[in-house]
Amino acid sequence: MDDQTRMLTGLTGLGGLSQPDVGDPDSVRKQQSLGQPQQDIGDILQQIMAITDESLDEAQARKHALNCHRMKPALFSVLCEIKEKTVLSIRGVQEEDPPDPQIMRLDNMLLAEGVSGPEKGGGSAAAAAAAAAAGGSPTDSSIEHSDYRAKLAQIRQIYHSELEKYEQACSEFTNHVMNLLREQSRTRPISPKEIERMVAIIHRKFSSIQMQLKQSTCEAVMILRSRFLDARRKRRNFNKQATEVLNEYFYSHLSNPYPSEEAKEELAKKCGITVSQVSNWFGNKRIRYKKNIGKFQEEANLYAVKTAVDAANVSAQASQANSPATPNSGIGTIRPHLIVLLPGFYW
DNA sequence: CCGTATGATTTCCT
DNA sequence: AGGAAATCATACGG
Repeated sequence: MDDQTRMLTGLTGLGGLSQPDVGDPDSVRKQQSLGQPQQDIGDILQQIMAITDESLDEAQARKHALNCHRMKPALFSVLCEIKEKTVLSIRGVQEEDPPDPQIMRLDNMLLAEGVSGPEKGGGSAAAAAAAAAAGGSPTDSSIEHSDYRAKLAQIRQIYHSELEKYEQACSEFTNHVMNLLREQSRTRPISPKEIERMVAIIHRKFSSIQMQLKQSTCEAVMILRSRFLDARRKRRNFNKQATEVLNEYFYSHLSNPYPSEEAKEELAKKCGITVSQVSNWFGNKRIRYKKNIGKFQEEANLYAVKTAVDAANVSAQASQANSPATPNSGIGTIRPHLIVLLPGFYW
């Protein structure tokens, strides 16, 4: 501030201005450079300095007088210029920083996860990508899948409403400060550039809030995602009916338990599971059966009976279309010696 | 709580 | 790419 006061006091010795067009800052500068006396400015400054020593009423009156003074705009423009050259220019250098890399990172992630960006499409695409990354087929539409999407939509909604609130608050505050500064610029020298800078400062402060919002949204998505992936990894036993269908196929194709793609699809549909789950099941079953045939003997016999009974029922129904027999009613009638013992495996 | 069953994943092979 | 084998991680029953 020392420089500024020195510059200001330096002005006092320049003498008064007689030209009427003092509203133009350029003319002021011209006159200064020409070394013309500017007594008026000196007077005004004296008066300003003296204001603090005066009573409130006097000060108010003088302030008003100063406000109306024909020299005021010129003086303010000079003061603003000085301010620009001193304090503000020092700060101004590091102000023009590029967009925060962390915010950019968060933005990219939110976009990739489908939280920000276009509406529905992004979300489902991200979910599909997550599913694909987890090894599932993208065509699988499981319950977890829709669950994930629903949760993501929820996060999305919260994020957008919060962001909207934030933007509203930010612009409200900015407007408020801008109005305040504009108001104040009548009584103290404030350049438009300074207001601009203040707005930038406010925005920077608000962007840290925005970052917090984005960060916590990202965290929420990550948690949801890990839970989603965990859910896929978490094992849920297939229901009885599904294992029954799979076992039936396995033991009735024991000589070649390798269902074709079509057969897998059919089984998947019947069991309410995915094709890859069918593949997993057959992979597991084959290896475990082969490892310990003895352990599966009982099960094998059971399903051999089952298929035999079913076959019998089918043929019975075919020959007697109006037979009242239920599919399982024949089990008790099967004689033990009819149980087909297992064929060996050749695979 | 422990042992076994079982669905999923990983690694290697063809 | 699809399968075998090993392994992981959880479910489930006693």
